[in-house]
Amino acid sequence: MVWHRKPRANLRCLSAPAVSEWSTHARRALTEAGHRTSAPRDDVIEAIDRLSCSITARAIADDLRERGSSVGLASIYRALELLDRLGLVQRFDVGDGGARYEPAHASGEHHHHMVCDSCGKVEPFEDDALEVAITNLSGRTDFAVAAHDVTLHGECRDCRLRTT
Amino acid sequence: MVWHRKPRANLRCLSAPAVSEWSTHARRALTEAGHRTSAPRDDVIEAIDRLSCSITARAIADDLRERGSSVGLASIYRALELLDRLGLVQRFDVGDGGARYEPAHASGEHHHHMVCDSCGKVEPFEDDALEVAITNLSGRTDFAVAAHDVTLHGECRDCRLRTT
DNA sequence: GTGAATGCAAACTCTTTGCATGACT
DNA sequence: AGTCATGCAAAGAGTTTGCATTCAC
Repeated sequence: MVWHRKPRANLRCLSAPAVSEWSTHARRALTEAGHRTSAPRDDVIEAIDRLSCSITARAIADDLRERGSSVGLASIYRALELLDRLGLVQRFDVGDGGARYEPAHASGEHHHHMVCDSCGKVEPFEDDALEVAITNLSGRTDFAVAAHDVTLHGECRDCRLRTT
Repeated sequence: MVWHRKPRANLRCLSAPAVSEWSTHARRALTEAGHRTSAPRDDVIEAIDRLSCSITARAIADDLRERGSSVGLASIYRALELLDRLGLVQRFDVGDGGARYEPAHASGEHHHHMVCDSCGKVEPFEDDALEVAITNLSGRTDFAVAAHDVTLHGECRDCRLRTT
């Protein structure tokens, strides 16, 4: 079947693997918020830490299944919802009809994404000027801005060369 | 039912009604691209022009039904896909599980959105510094950037006052 | 022991598609 | 006349929920 929504790339996001203290941080935050510990949820947390960028619910399920720990999809979604509610993951969309997540690092460090509309590849990028512009403008509005995301759409280098 | 995805606001986006030459422009572009004229598709185009900001497929259907011209959902989606393919609308997501569209004005003028995560309200904003930052960074990458969108998440003024 | 978390399956929303019918050019 | 576009209904993908069971505290 063909989505008119963009194709889904099952590529790992290429960002440098961050400090990776995230999973520890996340588990502690859950406990402090009064949630119980459980193997399935811990597994989800570690999968998120491992995959690290632009993660789909299905990617987590696949990752866990490969490793012999298969957690039900429903539990994955419930874990993601909880983590999102506690600000431990950031949810965003790249326009392919599915939600994407990534660990929200306590440092505040984060990146944004470029999506190739031909092949579906998602690549991270960072830009200080962009962050500054967003911070400034956030200060000037009625909204209490808690998060932001920026998506660039276009054609990646490979697709451009292939097409031309 | 309750989405953990954000609630959907059926609010009109509050942007100033643009030049509104858009529908004319869009129809001409369709013809020039070799597409036939049809009442249903023209109706969709006028609905988009009328609603003008952060439009869902369902909003178009509702708008048309109220006006006595009910176009099948499938045709609405097909029209939106075509318009998107021709660059006549811009598609984006605010994280509630459905795609949003708005007319892409030939002038290149556009705005971005702030989403209230409490009530689902979507408000447009513009910021030149942000556009400049994005233009600069687009020039520095491998990607041929064709479009971009920025979403700010947070709490709107009304919700903030209500909660406090 | 009590309540939270899980897993399965069913339900739901949004979107896409197959196919027969109707409408432009 | 020959396609292109429509509409309906059915199929698909992603996500959420009900409920019985299991597990952590």
